[in-house]
Amino acid sequence: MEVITLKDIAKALNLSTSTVSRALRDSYEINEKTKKLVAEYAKKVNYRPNPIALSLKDNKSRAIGVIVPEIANNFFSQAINGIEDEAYSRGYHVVICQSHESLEREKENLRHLFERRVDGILISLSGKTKDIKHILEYSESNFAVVFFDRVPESSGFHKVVADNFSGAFAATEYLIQQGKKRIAHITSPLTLSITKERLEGYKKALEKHGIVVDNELIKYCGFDPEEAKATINDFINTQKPDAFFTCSDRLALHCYEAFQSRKDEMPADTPFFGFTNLNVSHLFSPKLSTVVQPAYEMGARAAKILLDQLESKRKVKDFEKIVLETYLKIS
Amino acid sequence: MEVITLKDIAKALNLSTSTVSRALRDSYEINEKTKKLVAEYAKKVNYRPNPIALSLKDNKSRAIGVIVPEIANNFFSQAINGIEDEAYSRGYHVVICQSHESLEREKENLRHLFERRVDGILISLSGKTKDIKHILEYSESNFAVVFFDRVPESSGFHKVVADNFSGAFAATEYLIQQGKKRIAHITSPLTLSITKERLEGYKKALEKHGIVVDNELIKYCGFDPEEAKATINDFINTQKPDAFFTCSDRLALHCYEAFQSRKDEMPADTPFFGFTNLNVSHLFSPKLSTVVQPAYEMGARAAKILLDQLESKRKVKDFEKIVLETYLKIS
DNA sequence: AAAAATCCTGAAAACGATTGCATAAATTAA
DNA sequence: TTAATTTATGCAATCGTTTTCAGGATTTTT
Repeated sequence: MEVITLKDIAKALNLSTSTVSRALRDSYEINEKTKKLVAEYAKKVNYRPNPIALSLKDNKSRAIGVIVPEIANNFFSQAINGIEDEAYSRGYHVVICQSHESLEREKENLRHLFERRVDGILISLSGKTKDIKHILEYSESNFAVVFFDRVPESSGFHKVVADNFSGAFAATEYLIQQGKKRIAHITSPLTLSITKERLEGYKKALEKHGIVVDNELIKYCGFDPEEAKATINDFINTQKPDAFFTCSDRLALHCYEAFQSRKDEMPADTPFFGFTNLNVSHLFSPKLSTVVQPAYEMGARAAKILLDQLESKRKVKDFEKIVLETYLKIS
Repeated sequence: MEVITLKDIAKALNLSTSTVSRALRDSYEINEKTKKLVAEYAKKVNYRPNPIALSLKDNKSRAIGVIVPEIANNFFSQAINGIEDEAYSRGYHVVICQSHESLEREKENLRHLFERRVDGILISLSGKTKDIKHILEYSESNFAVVFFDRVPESSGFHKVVADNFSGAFAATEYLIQQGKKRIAHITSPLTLSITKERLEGYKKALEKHGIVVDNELIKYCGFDPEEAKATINDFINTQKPDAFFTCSDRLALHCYEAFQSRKDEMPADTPFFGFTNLNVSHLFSPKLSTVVQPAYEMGARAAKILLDQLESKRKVKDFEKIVLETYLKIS
């Protein structure tokens, strides 16, 4: 694959590079005959502008960056598909980075993307990210950032999230309608916004149906499998809930696994609900029902907002927060 | 985040950009005092060389590209983790692209990566890729390419694959040892190298145990869920095998799903084996046992070969084919 | 026929970094 | 004292592209 530059074309046609450049961009200054000549030759030799030279010149790249905790997660890989479809259809490329739930990696990703002059980024925060100072450094100097899924509390950013409250509410209500009264709620650390919203949904559903919220049935749990296992075991040993509702995509599998390993000690109809996009949950036994987030759409919407912002002339001052509906997948 | 260039440093210290550049690269030509001065100032203002300018100058990027059919697949996301760890530890970045099993997308990915001057690529071919003409175009002009998992027949490339024969052999033998005699083999199209190798493992295991190969028990199947369903149904309706062995990561789930939906019509102890890195297979019921490929290691090894090649002076002439062991995950 | 307007085209600078070459200043040798 | 050598630094070209400015050639207006 030979690389052709403007200079090569100029030399071959006995023109200057400036003329060739202008001809290819269909400048009014160039003679029609010259334009045609250049266009045909460029096509023949399969000329493609060097994107690196353009990036250097324009200080942008027609590429956007994505930072997610991990790609080995259906939710995020579906979101990435949404992002890619939106971006590609508008002529942008997508650079994917994984933070692996590490703040350090997240910072490195950010720096890398910024240095590589991506035009903006989409980010779902790592589990270890407590504040967004490292992001503000960039966003303050006019670097476009859109958050999705795991978003910061701070205002002043575009955000795309799922309706966590309603999702949790619907799942809890479903369990109540199945006749369950002691529904265990296992969720992520309270520092995350998603945790609070989901917890609120859970509580409101109980209240609506006249069930007193029992704080013993609510446990916060980190992303470590052992911790999840201990949490579930503790529930089974002491509180004996009649249903489980795990409110974190990462947690769902760990908890479910511990739950399954002790299924013989529980009534066969003990339902287990997760808040996850795991796409094989219906194949599990006992059943794993889930609250599903519109991951693809979240990615696509977030990308759309970012690209709209990039392509708009004026600086955005009113930030959007898009809230997308979840739905239940009952297995 | 303010962007500092060599020029800024030069201006601030009243030096020329060349002196600053040389001082930062610790050139012997520069006075120690000047070096220290420059180093300290650069550190203070957090100077970082513009990678785009370097790419333009050097025609390389210290980044490698990865093309996989899709990232929403445990095998590939694990492989990518291996690739990233190897690459990052050696100071390279990784650009991930998905072909979505489309030859067109694969070509676009290739062109994009090449234009962006990645120093080389790692690729697992799309399901629609029948030949590698599009790849030869690039590799022939000295663009480093290493294949992994789905590799072409052609020699003249570095390749990293799993020992498909042994994996299939071991799985088949295991089923035989469980007393199964009519083992259905559902596999991908015969055009893929993995198909042939796995089929061979299946046959040899039967032969070793004195079981005649019954061609009625072997079916080739594409990646369409409906096709998988039809294949399984057909087996259950007519051949009534006493075990299933699906030999393609993509196929496993589709086939298993069809199998599960009819489990009541089959003996409860009908085993189902897949050739997949699905990491939740042990949670399924009926059991889904699998042949697992060392995905992380495949990625890491492939990346190592690519980077070694990039960093070696001389052109490689003897191409390696690394074959990694698989293992059985019995559920 | 001279002046003005129009039409094309090219030279050069810019983006940020590296590097071969030139050179001024300081030191040493003759 | 002059020439040769060393030391430390700067100039300018390069990578590929876009774009401002300038100017030559042609045509139109007076």
